Amino acid sequence: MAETRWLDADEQRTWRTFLGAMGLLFGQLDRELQRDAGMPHGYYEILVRLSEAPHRTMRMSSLAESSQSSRSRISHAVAKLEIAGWVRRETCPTDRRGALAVLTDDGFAALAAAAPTHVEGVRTHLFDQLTPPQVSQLSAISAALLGHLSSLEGAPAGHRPDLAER
Amino acid sequence: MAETRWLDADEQRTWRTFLGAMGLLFGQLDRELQRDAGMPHGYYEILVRLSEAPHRTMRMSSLAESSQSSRSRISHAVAKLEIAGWVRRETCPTDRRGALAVLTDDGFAALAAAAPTHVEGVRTHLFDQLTPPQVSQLSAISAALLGHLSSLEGAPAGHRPDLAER
DNA sequence: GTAGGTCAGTTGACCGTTCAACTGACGGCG
DNA sequence: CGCCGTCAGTTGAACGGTCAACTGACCTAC
Repeated sequence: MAETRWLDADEQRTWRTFLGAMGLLFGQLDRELQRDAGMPHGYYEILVRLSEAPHRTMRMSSLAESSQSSRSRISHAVAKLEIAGWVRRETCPTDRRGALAVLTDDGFAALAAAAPTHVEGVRTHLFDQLTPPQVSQLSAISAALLGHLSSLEGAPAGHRPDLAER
Repeated sequence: MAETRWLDADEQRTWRTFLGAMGLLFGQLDRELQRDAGMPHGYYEILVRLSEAPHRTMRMSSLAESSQSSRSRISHAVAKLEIAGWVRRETCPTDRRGALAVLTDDGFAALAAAAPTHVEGVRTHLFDQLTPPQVSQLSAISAALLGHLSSLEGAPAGHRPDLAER
Protein backbone atom coordinates (compact mmCIF):
# COMPACT_ATOMS: atom_id res chain seq x y z
CA MET A 1 0.00 0.00 0.00
CA ALA A 2 1.44 3.33 -1.08
CA GLU A 3 1.61 6.44 1.08
CA THR A 4 -1.71 8.15 1.58
CA ARG A 5 -2.30 11.09 -0.70
CA TRP A 6 -3.92 13.37 1.86
CA LEU A 7 -6.10 16.30 0.89
CA ASP A 8 -4.50 19.72 1.08
CA ALA A 9 -6.32 22.60 2.73
CA ASP A 10 -8.10 23.67 -0.45
CA GLU A 11 -9.21 20.17 -1.29
CA GLN A 12 -10.32 19.67 2.27
CA ARG A 13 -12.50 22.77 2.09
CA THR A 14 -13.89 21.76 -1.27
CA TRP A 15 -14.70 18.31 -0.06
CA ARG A 16 -16.48 19.49 3.06
CA THR A 17 -18.44 22.15 1.25
CA PHE A 18 -19.43 19.63 -1.38
CA LEU A 19 -20.40 17.06 1.23
CA GLY A 20 -22.43 19.57 3.16
CA ALA A 21 -24.20 20.90 0.09
CA MET A 22 -25.11 17.46 -1.20
CA GLY A 23 -26.32 16.39 2.21
CA LEU A 24 -28.57 19.41 2.50
CA LEU A 25 -29.76 19.22 -1.09
CA PHE A 26 -30.82 15.60 -1.09
CA GLY A 27 -32.05 15.86 2.46
CA GLN A 28 -34.27 18.76 1.54
CA LEU A 29 -35.61 17.13 -1.61
CA ASP A 30 -36.25 13.88 0.24
CA ARG A 31 -38.06 15.67 3.02
CA GLU A 32 -40.20 17.62 0.58
CA LEU A 33 -41.12 14.51 -1.33
CA GLN A 34 -41.96 12.66 1.85
CA ARG A 35 -44.04 15.57 3.09
CA ASP A 36 -45.91 16.33 -0.11
CA ALA A 37 -46.28 12.93 -1.69
CA GLY A 38 -45.83 10.59 1.27
CA MET A 39 -43.12 8.58 -0.41
CA PRO A 40 -39.34 8.38 -0.16
CA HIS A 41 -37.23 9.32 -3.15
CA GLY A 42 -36.43 5.72 -3.96
CA TYR A 43 -40.09 4.92 -4.50
CA TYR A 44 -40.57 8.01 -6.62
CA GLU A 45 -37.75 6.88 -8.85
CA ILE A 46 -39.31 3.46 -9.29
CA LEU A 47 -42.58 5.05 -10.34
CA VAL A 48 -40.76 7.30 -12.80
CA ARG A 49 -38.93 4.39 -14.42
CA LEU A 50 -42.11 2.39 -14.72
CA SER A 51 -44.03 5.32 -16.15
CA GLU A 52 -41.48 5.66 -18.94
CA ALA A 53 -41.27 1.97 -19.78
CA PRO A 54 -43.33 0.44 -22.58
CA HIS A 55 -46.68 -0.69 -21.20
CA ARG A 56 -45.54 0.87 -17.92
CA THR A 57 -44.04 -2.50 -17.22
CA MET A 58 -40.55 -3.64 -16.29
CA ARG A 59 -38.71 -6.71 -15.18
CA MET A 60 -37.65 -6.49 -11.57
CA SER A 61 -34.00 -6.84 -12.44
CA SER A 62 -33.96 -4.09 -15.06
CA LEU A 63 -35.80 -1.93 -12.60
CA ALA A 64 -33.04 -2.64 -10.12
CA GLU A 65 -30.31 -1.94 -12.64
CA SER A 66 -31.81 1.29 -13.90
CA SER A 67 -32.22 2.60 -10.38
CA GLN A 68 -28.74 1.34 -9.52
CA SER A 69 -30.11 -0.46 -6.51
CA SER A 70 -30.10 -4.01 -5.27
CA ARG A 71 -32.64 -6.65 -6.22
CA SER A 72 -33.56 -6.88 -2.58
CA ARG A 73 -34.40 -3.22 -2.34
CA ILE A 74 -36.62 -3.40 -5.39
CA SER A 75 -38.33 -6.46 -4.05
CA HIS A 76 -39.15 -4.81 -0.73
CA ALA A 77 -40.10 -1.53 -2.36
CA VAL A 78 -42.39 -3.09 -4.93
CA ALA A 79 -44.03 -5.06 -2.15
CA LYS A 80 -44.86 -1.80 -0.38
CA LEU A 81 -45.93 -0.11 -3.58
CA GLU A 82 -48.18 -3.06 -4.33
CA ILE A 83 -49.84 -2.72 -0.95
CA ALA A 84 -50.38 0.96 -1.71
CA GLY A 85 -52.00 -0.09 -4.97
CA TRP A 86 -49.54 1.82 -7.13
CA VAL A 87 -47.83 -1.18 -8.70
CA ARG A 88 -49.04 -4.63 -9.68
CA ARG A 89 -46.91 -7.76 -10.00
CA GLU A 90 -47.23 -10.16 -12.90
CA THR A 91 -45.28 -13.29 -13.71
CA CYS A 92 -43.15 -13.08 -16.81
CA PRO A 93 -44.62 -15.19 -19.64
CA THR A 94 -41.26 -16.08 -21.22
CA ASP A 95 -39.34 -16.85 -18.04
CA ARG A 96 -41.23 -18.30 -15.16
CA ARG A 97 -38.55 -17.13 -12.74
CA GLY A 98 -39.07 -13.53 -13.73
CA ALA A 99 -41.51 -11.04 -12.31
CA LEU A 100 -42.92 -7.95 -13.97
CA ALA A 101 -43.80 -4.78 -12.14
CA VAL A 102 -46.67 -2.86 -13.71
CA LEU A 103 -47.57 0.70 -12.82
CA THR A 104 -51.29 0.95 -12.06
CA ASP A 105 -53.47 3.90 -12.93
CA ASP A 106 -53.49 4.85 -9.28
CA GLY A 107 -49.72 4.73 -9.31
CA PHE A 108 -49.57 6.91 -12.37
CA ALA A 109 -51.94 9.36 -10.74
CA ALA A 110 -49.82 9.44 -7.59
CA LEU A 111 -46.74 10.14 -9.68
CA ALA A 112 -48.54 12.85 -11.63
CA ALA A 113 -49.56 14.43 -8.36
CA ALA A 114 -46.06 14.27 -6.89
CA ALA A 115 -44.07 15.38 -9.91
CA PRO A 116 -44.83 19.11 -10.10
CA THR A 117 -43.85 19.83 -6.52
CA HIS A 118 -40.76 17.70 -6.77
CA VAL A 119 -39.62 19.29 -10.01
CA GLU A 120 -40.23 22.69 -8.51
CA GLY A 121 -38.00 21.66 -5.62
CA VAL A 122 -35.24 20.55 -7.95
CA ARG A 123 -35.46 23.85 -9.76
CA THR A 124 -35.58 25.96 -6.64
CA HIS A 125 -32.81 24.23 -4.76
CA LEU A 126 -30.52 23.39 -7.65
CA PHE A 127 -30.99 25.08 -11.02
CA ASP A 128 -32.14 28.44 -9.70
CA GLN A 129 -29.01 28.67 -7.57
CA LEU A 130 -26.59 28.21 -10.45
CA THR A 131 -25.59 30.32 -13.42
CA PRO A 132 -26.04 28.74 -16.87
CA PRO A 133 -22.30 28.06 -17.16
CA GLN A 134 -22.34 26.41 -13.76
CA VAL A 135 -25.14 24.14 -14.88
CA SER A 136 -23.10 22.88 -17.81
CA GLN A 137 -20.06 22.56 -15.57
CA LEU A 138 -22.07 20.47 -13.17
CA SER A 139 -23.25 18.37 -16.06
CA ALA A 140 -19.71 17.73 -17.26
CA ILE A 141 -18.47 16.98 -13.75
CA SER A 142 -21.31 14.55 -13.14
CA ALA A 143 -20.68 12.83 -16.45
CA ALA A 144 -17.00 12.41 -15.60
CA LEU A 145 -17.78 10.91 -12.22
CA LEU A 146 -20.50 8.71 -13.64
CA GLY A 147 -18.14 7.38 -16.28
CA HIS A 148 -15.57 6.44 -13.70
CA LEU A 149 -17.96 5.01 -11.13
CA SER A 150 -20.18 3.02 -13.42
CA SER A 151 -17.15 1.03 -14.53
CA LEU A 152 -16.69 -0.15 -10.95
CA GLU A 153 -18.82 -3.27 -10.96
CA GLY A 154 -18.33 -6.35 -8.86
CA ALA A 155 -15.29 -5.01 -7.04
CA PRO A 156 -13.58 -7.54 -4.76
CA ALA A 157 -15.48 -7.77 -1.53
CA GLY A 158 -12.81 -8.21 1.13
CA HIS A 159 -13.40 -8.57 4.82
CA ARG A 160 -16.21 -6.54 6.36
CA PRO A 161 -15.90 -6.26 10.16
CA ASP A 162 -18.96 -4.96 11.92
CA LEU A 163 -19.02 -2.37 14.65
CA ALA A 164 -20.64 -4.87 16.98
CA GLU A 165 -17.79 -7.38 16.59
CA ARG A 166 -15.28 -5.24 18.42
CA MET B 1 -49.76 27.84 -6.99
CA ALA B 2 -48.10 28.97 -10.22
CA GLU B 3 -47.63 26.80 -13.26
CA THR B 4 -44.92 24.17 -12.89
CA ARG B 5 -41.60 25.15 -14.40
CA TRP B 6 -40.75 21.77 -15.88
CA LEU B 7 -37.22 20.78 -16.78
CA ASP B 8 -36.32 20.96 -20.44
CA ALA B 9 -34.49 18.09 -22.13
CA ASP B 10 -31.04 19.43 -21.25
CA GLU B 11 -31.91 20.08 -17.66
CA GLN B 12 -33.51 16.69 -17.44
CA ARG B 13 -30.33 15.04 -18.67
CA THR B 14 -28.19 17.10 -16.33
CA TRP B 15 -30.37 16.27 -13.37
CA ARG B 16 -30.36 12.55 -14.05
CA THR B 17 -26.64 12.41 -14.66
CA PHE B 18 -26.04 14.39 -11.52
CA LEU B 19 -28.38 12.21 -9.50
CA GLY B 20 -26.78 9.05 -10.81
CA ALA B 21 -23.26 10.26 -10.20
CA MET B 22 -23.97 11.38 -6.66
CA GLY B 23 -25.74 8.15 -5.88
CA LEU B 24 -22.83 6.09 -7.11
CA LEU B 25 -20.22 8.32 -5.50
CA PHE B 26 -21.67 8.36 -2.01
CA GLY B 27 -22.76 4.77 -2.32
CA GLN B 28 -19.25 3.71 -3.20
CA LEU B 29 -17.62 5.75 -0.44
CA ASP B 30 -20.13 4.49 2.11
CA ARG B 31 -19.58 0.92 1.08
CA GLU B 32 -15.81 1.27 1.24
CA LEU B 33 -15.96 2.83 4.67
CA GLN B 34 -18.29 0.14 5.93
CA ARG B 35 -16.10 -2.55 4.48
CA ASP B 36 -12.73 -1.23 5.62
CA ALA B 37 -13.58 0.42 8.89
CA GLY B 38 -16.83 -1.25 9.87
CA MET B 39 -18.68 2.01 10.32
CA PRO B 40 -21.20 4.02 8.34
CA HIS B 41 -20.27 7.44 7.06
CA GLY B 42 -22.33 9.20 9.70
CA TYR B 43 -20.28 7.66 12.47
CA TYR B 44 -17.05 8.53 10.73
CA GLU B 45 -18.11 12.14 10.56
CA ILE B 46 -18.87 12.20 14.27
CA LEU B 47 -15.41 10.86 15.04
CA VAL B 48 -13.84 13.46 12.76
CA ARG B 49 -15.66 16.35 14.43
CA LEU B 50 -14.71 15.09 17.86
CA SER B 51 -11.09 14.59 16.89
CA GLU B 52 -10.85 18.22 15.82
CA ALA B 53 -12.58 19.67 18.86
CA PRO B 54 -10.62 20.98 21.86
CA HIS B 55 -10.04 18.14 24.30
CA ARG B 56 -11.69 15.92 21.70
CA THR B 57 -14.91 16.85 23.42
CA MET B 58 -18.18 18.34 22.21
CA ARG B 59 -21.64 19.07 23.40
CA MET B 60 -24.19 16.78 21.82
CA SER B 61 -26.07 19.66 20.28
CA SER B 62 -23.05 21.26 18.63
CA LEU B 63 -22.13 17.84 17.38
CA ALA B 64 -25.60 17.61 15.88
CA GLU B 65 -25.41 21.06 14.36
CA SER B 66 -21.97 20.61 12.87
CA SER B 67 -22.97 17.32 11.26
CA GLN B 68 -26.27 18.87 10.19
CA SER B 69 -28.15 16.02 11.72
CA SER B 70 -30.88 15.70 14.29
CA ARG B 71 -30.28 15.47 18.03
CA SER B 72 -31.94 12.11 17.91
CA ARG B 73 -29.51 10.74 15.39
CA ILE B 74 -26.55 11.91 17.43
CA SER B 75 -28.01 10.40 20.55
CA HIS B 76 -28.47 7.02 18.91
CA ALA B 77 -25.12 7.15 17.18
CA VAL B 78 -23.18 8.15 20.28
CA ALA B 79 -24.90 5.33 22.16
CA LYS B 80 -23.55 2.87 19.61
CA LEU B 81 -20.14 4.48 19.56
CA GLU B 82 -20.03 4.31 23.34
CA ILE B 83 -20.76 0.59 23.24
CA ALA B 84 -17.94 0.21 20.74
CA GLY B 85 -15.69 2.04 23.20
CA TRP B 86 -14.88 4.86 20.80
CA VAL B 87 -16.71 7.63 22.60
CA ARG B 88 -17.38 8.33 26.26
CA ARG B 89 -20.25 10.38 27.66
CA GLU B 90 -19.77 12.95 30.40
CA THR B 91 -22.23 15.29 32.01
CA CYS B 92 -21.60 18.95 31.33
CA PRO B 93 -20.31 20.74 34.45
CA THR B 94 -21.93 24.09 33.63
CA ASP B 95 -25.32 22.82 32.50
CA ARG B 96 -26.64 19.71 34.09
CA ARG B 97 -28.97 19.12 31.15
CA GLY B 98 -26.07 18.93 28.76
CA ALA B 99 -24.01 15.95 27.79
CA LEU B 100 -20.49 15.89 26.48
CA ALA B 101 -19.21 13.37 24.01
CA VAL B 102 -15.52 12.59 24.39
CA LEU B 103 -13.46 10.73 21.83
CA THR B 104 -11.54 7.92 23.53
CA ASP B 105 -8.04 6.82 22.57
CA ASP B 106 -9.57 3.73 21.01
CA GLY B 107 -11.88 5.96 19.02
CA PHE B 108 -9.01 8.10 17.85
CA ALA B 109 -7.12 4.99 16.84
CA ALA B 110 -10.11 3.69 14.91
CA LEU B 111 -10.38 7.01 13.12
CA ALA B 112 -6.67 7.04 12.36
CA ALA B 113 -7.00 3.57 10.92
CA ALA B 114 -10.01 4.44 8.80
CA ALA B 115 -8.90 7.81 7.49
CA PRO B 116 -6.20 6.86 4.95
CA THR B 117 -8.39 4.45 3.04
CA HIS B 118 -11.33 6.80 3.09
CA VAL B 119 -9.29 9.77 1.92
CA GLU B 120 -7.82 7.61 -0.79
CA GLY B 121 -11.34 6.78 -1.86
CA VAL B 122 -12.36 10.41 -1.98
CA ARG B 123 -9.33 11.15 -4.08
CA THR B 124 -9.78 8.22 -6.42
CA HIS B 125 -13.49 8.62 -6.99
CA LEU B 126 -13.72 12.40 -6.95
CA PHE B 127 -10.60 14.52 -7.30
CA ASP B 128 -8.73 12.21 -9.63
CA GLN B 129 -11.65 12.27 -12.04
CA LEU B 130 -11.78 16.04 -12.37
CA THR B 131 -9.49 18.61 -13.94
CA PRO B 132 -8.23 21.39 -11.65
CA PRO B 133 -10.70 23.89 -13.14
CA GLN B 134 -13.51 21.44 -12.56
CA VAL B 135 -12.51 21.13 -8.93
CA SER B 136 -12.84 24.87 -8.41
CA GLN B 137 -16.08 24.88 -10.34
CA LEU B 138 -17.42 22.17 -8.09
CA SER B 139 -16.30 24.16 -5.10
CA ALA B 140 -18.13 27.27 -6.29
CA ILE B 141 -21.25 25.32 -7.17
CA SER B 142 -21.28 23.63 -3.77
CA ALA B 143 -20.81 26.94 -2.01
CA ALA B 144 -23.73 28.44 -3.90
CA LEU B 145 -26.00 25.54 -3.03
CA LEU B 146 -24.85 25.53 0.56
CA GLY B 147 -25.55 29.22 0.89
CA HIS B 148 -29.06 28.78 -0.36
CA LEU B 149 -29.87 25.62 1.55
CA SER B 150 -28.41 26.54 4.90
CA SER B 151 -30.76 29.50 5.06
CA LEU B 152 -33.70 27.10 4.93
CA GLU B 153 -34.20 26.42 8.60
CA GLY B 154 -37.43 25.55 10.32
CA ALA B 155 -39.50 25.61 7.14
CA PRO B 156 -43.22 25.18 7.70
CA ALA B 157 -44.02 21.57 8.17
CA GLY B 158 -47.35 21.06 6.40
CA HIS B 159 -49.25 17.83 6.13
CA ARG B 160 -47.29 14.63 5.87
CA PRO B 161 -49.39 11.71 4.65
CA ASP B 162 -47.79 8.33 4.97
CA LEU B 163 -47.77 5.64 2.33
CA ALA B 164 -49.50 3.28 4.73
CA GLU B 165 -52.45 5.61 5.28
CA ARG B 166 -53.82 5.18 1.79
C1' DG C 1 -39.88 30.55 45.72
C1' DT C 2 -42.54 28.71 42.69
C1' DA C 3 -45.03 28.23 38.25
C1' DG C 4 -44.67 27.98 33.21
C1' DG C 5 -42.13 27.97 29.18
C1' DT C 6 -38.07 26.72 26.90
C1' DC C 7 -34.07 23.97 26.13
C1' DA C 8 -30.90 19.46 26.00
C1' DG C 9 -31.08 15.15 25.44
C1' DT C 10 -33.13 10.43 25.43
C1' DT C 11 -36.27 6.92 24.13
C1' DG C 12 -39.17 3.80 21.39
C1' DA C 13 -41.78 2.77 17.45
C1' DC C 14 -41.54 2.72 12.63
C1' DC C 15 -39.46 2.82 7.98
C1' DG C 16 -36.27 1.90 4.21
C1' DT C 17 -31.94 -0.40 3.13
C1' DT C 18 -28.59 -4.04 3.37
C1' DC C 19 -26.80 -8.56 3.76
C1' DA C 20 -26.99 -13.39 3.65
C1' DA C 21 -29.66 -17.32 3.12
C1' DC C 22 -33.06 -19.36 0.63
C1' DT C 23 -36.58 -21.00 -3.24
C1' DG C 24 -37.40 -22.28 -7.56
C1' DA C 25 -36.79 -22.04 -12.64
C1' DC C 26 -33.49 -22.13 -16.55
C1' DG C 27 -29.97 -24.38 -19.38
C1' DG C 28 -25.95 -26.95 -20.74
C1' DC C 29 -23.55 -31.36 -20.40
C1' DG C 30 -22.97 -36.11 -19.42
C1' DC D 1 -33.27 -37.93 -19.28
C1' DG D 2 -31.14 -36.23 -15.02
C1' DC D 3 -27.78 -33.58 -12.75
C1' DC D 4 -25.50 -29.21 -11.52
C1' DG D 5 -24.30 -24.58 -11.79
C1' DT D 6 -26.38 -20.21 -12.57
C1' DC D 7 -29.91 -16.86 -12.52
C1' DA D 8 -34.38 -14.14 -10.79
C1' DG D 9 -36.45 -13.00 -7.15
C1' DT D 10 -37.98 -13.27 -2.20
C1' DT D 11 -37.42 -13.38 2.67
C1' DG D 12 -36.07 -12.14 7.42
C1' DA D 13 -32.90 -10.25 10.58
C1' DA D 14 -30.03 -6.39 11.64
C1' DC D 15 -28.96 -1.63 11.23
C1' DG D 16 -29.10 3.39 10.66
C1' DG D 17 -32.22 7.17 10.48
C1' DT D 18 -36.58 9.77 11.45
C1' DC D 19 -40.40 11.34 14.04
C1' DA D 20 -43.00 12.25 18.10
C1' DA D 21 -43.39 11.84 22.87
C1' DC D 22 -41.11 12.18 26.96
C1' DT D 23 -37.74 13.51 31.09
C1' DG D 24 -35.48 16.66 33.55
C1' DA D 25 -32.85 20.97 34.09
C1' DC D 26 -32.60 26.02 33.20
C1' DC D 27 -34.71 30.61 33.46
C1' DT D 28 -37.72 34.36 33.66
C1' DA D 29 -41.67 36.55 35.87
C1' DC D 30 -44.70 37.03 39.26
